[in-house]
Amino acid sequence: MSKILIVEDESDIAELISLHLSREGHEAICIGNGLQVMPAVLAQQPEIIVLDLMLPGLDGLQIFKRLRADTRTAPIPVIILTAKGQVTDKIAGLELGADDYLTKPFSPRELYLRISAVLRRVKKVTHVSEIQRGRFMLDRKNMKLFLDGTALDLTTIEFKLLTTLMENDTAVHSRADLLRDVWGYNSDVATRTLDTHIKRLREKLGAAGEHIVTIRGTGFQFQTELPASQPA
Amino acid sequence: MSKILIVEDESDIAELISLHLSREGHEAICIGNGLQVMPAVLAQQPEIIVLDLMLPGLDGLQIFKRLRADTRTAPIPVIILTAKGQVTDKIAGLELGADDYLTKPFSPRELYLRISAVLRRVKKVTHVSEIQRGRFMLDRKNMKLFLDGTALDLTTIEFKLLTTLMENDTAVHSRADLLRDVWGYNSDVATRTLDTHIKRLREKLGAAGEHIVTIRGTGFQFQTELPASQPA
DNA sequence: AACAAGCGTGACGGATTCGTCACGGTGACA
DNA sequence: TGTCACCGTGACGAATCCGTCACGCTTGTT
Repeated sequence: MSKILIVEDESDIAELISLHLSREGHEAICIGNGLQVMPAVLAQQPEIIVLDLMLPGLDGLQIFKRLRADTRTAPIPVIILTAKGQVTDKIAGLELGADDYLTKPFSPRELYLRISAVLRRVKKVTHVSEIQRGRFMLDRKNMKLFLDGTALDLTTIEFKLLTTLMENDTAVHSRADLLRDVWGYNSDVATRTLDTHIKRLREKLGAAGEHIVTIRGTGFQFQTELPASQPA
Repeated sequence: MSKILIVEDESDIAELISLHLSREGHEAICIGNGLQVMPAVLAQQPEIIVLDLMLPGLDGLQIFKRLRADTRTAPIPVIILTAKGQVTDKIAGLELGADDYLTKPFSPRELYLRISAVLRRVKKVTHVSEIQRGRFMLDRKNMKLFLDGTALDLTTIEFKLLTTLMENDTAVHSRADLLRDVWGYNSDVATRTLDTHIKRLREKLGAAGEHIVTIRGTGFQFQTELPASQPA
């Protein structure tokens, strides 16, 4: 369904990934030479890039910076691959804005899931500055929430959390997904922190807090329409 | 250039406004009856609504709430008119998300300026989640700024301030405009506060802080390209 | 009914953020 | 050159925000 560019010099890994992705319905393009990345990206216009940092010759980090520096390639989401234990300090300096990253060894399944998550996130969000869901209307531009027409002030995290939940109102968001989407992949906040923010959100929403539903054992979900609850 | 709906029962005022606006190249449509507002809006699809709160019969505030409650009309910016000294408590409860408001008496010129400001703000922003200006790339979605490809964390106010400045890089933003755009029309922060935030922004930007230029006696401006400064 | 795992909640400290003020510097203009 | 309005800056206190923890409740399972 989506065109994915894989930059990876170890051909067996590249093939494994490619195979797995095409089996899931994606179109995978592999290149092993770092120097070909920019031309390939411009020519192929992939929807997402999987970039191994450990490349012979050109440093993967340099490639990444170049991708971000060019207006044409900057918006393309990138998932970064690194060998385990490799250059943690580099990664630390990698606030650069990768959309996710994965340490080797990893299962192709895991990579596929990450790719799906990133694609879902990016596709839904781009070019929509307002989200309307029943009584809720999110105004990204002003970071405000309108509930039944009245404005509510949310903090940065609360807003991001609610936005993430509302973007896919049908979907159930796992705790891990929410932590990654709201706090970023490299953060390490406690799972209880998420609960606290969910609670604060519900508080601010008042009775409408019921639209945020707990899916026990999994995570949370935003429901536009409440099931008619029978009064006690 | 833009279609503007004016809801005002005093016909002389409505005419005055209408005349002035059409002279500036806008198309003004006047209605005096509150009940006609919703149908008129749906039929005419104005780009902006000027709404007098003091209407016979239906309360202007109710109209406003209805406009915001309906998905089709909620995104349309509204400028609210009130008589001086009128119902300050109502206005206080009016966090509702009007885009600006004006107390009578006001000059048509003033209204025109406000309308222009709102239109400029809204038009530029809608449907653009990323702004690229030279070395700067603003990522609204994640509230991040990329300078030469490296991410910088900004606070909410800093981000909004920079966004406002960057949206119109050619324009000079007056202090009043910035205060209104960033803090909202009903806030009353000191003008020195703006300076402080400008300073903090420049600090975070480092040498690139020079892109924020002071226009003495007026305000500030974002310049994508720096004039080649001759070394001392 | 008993248990364990998952979740909600209140409280707390630390960190960040924000607005304001006083003061000093700087440019414009006579 | 002197004056004045305007702007930059550092410091400070207050408010907010955020992450964590301990504890208790709920839910589902045996």
